[in-house]
Amino acid sequence: MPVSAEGSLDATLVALADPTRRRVIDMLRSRPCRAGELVDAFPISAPAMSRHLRVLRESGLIEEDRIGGDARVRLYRLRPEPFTDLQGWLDEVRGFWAGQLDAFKVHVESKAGRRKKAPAGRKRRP
Amino acid sequence: MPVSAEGSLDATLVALADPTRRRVIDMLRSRPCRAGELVDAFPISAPAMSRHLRVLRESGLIEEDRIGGDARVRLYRLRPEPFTDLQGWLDEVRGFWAGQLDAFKVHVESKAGRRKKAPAGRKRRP
DNA sequence: CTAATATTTAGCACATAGGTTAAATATATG
DNA sequence: CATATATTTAACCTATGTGCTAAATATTAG
Repeated sequence: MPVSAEGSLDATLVALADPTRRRVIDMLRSRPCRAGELVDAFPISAPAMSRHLRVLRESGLIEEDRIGGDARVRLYRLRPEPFTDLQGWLDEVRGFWAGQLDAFKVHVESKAGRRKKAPAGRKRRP
Repeated sequence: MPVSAEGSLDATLVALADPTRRRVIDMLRSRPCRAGELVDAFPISAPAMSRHLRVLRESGLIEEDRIGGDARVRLYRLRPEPFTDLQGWLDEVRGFWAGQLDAFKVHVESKAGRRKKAPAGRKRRP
């Protein structure tokens, strides 16, 4: 069973989970790049980069353009949709803490004044 | 301008790249859960779940609480920080299209007189 | 103390991700 | 046409992630 359904949140996150692929995305942020440019910018072989680009393409994070004078070159650019979808998921998950806020306030208030020691606490209020 | 600062973001995305772990996160969105509850909710063994929880814990996405009457149970809950960090990275990347917008508008305007149908809008990908 | 419960660790199997080199494909150029 | 260039596909290797079962650890209950 293929674990990466196309265009899905899963495919997006799998693609983004690789640091090389994230760096590729960072490069494409400034301008579309040819495959060769990307190969030169990383310490990996052309086939390795080609496969990273394929993963990114199949996840919808980038698209390949062949327009241009030289038909040998592939120009890669970012596509917004998967980022938007991920944003949506993140918003949903983070909405959790909006709901938590009330409960948290009640919790804090109920414990107000009882704090003696703070063992590596990561809560607010320093 | 390095955007893909390694470390925490990497661990976060690796953790989120697994569908089981994302479903765990979805479950923890409603309330903190014991490890056993999570095991019961998934078609995997307790050790398998334990390792997913470890990955999530080490990435900072969840934390383990042992408070409660029974010291055998571990209660897991979400932590906001990694989500916030991911949000930050996403915002940075998505800022790309804000910049693209101007260029796009210029592009559209430059072609404005040449269009016969399809008034302003809808690019490729039908 | 012994048994039961909750969870993790250990050890093993297997699929797959990511790297490499060699070959294939497609196109430009002399 | 022959050769160089740009990129991908093929074949292979190794490391690691995920799943399982069995055992270990910790704690509660009888």
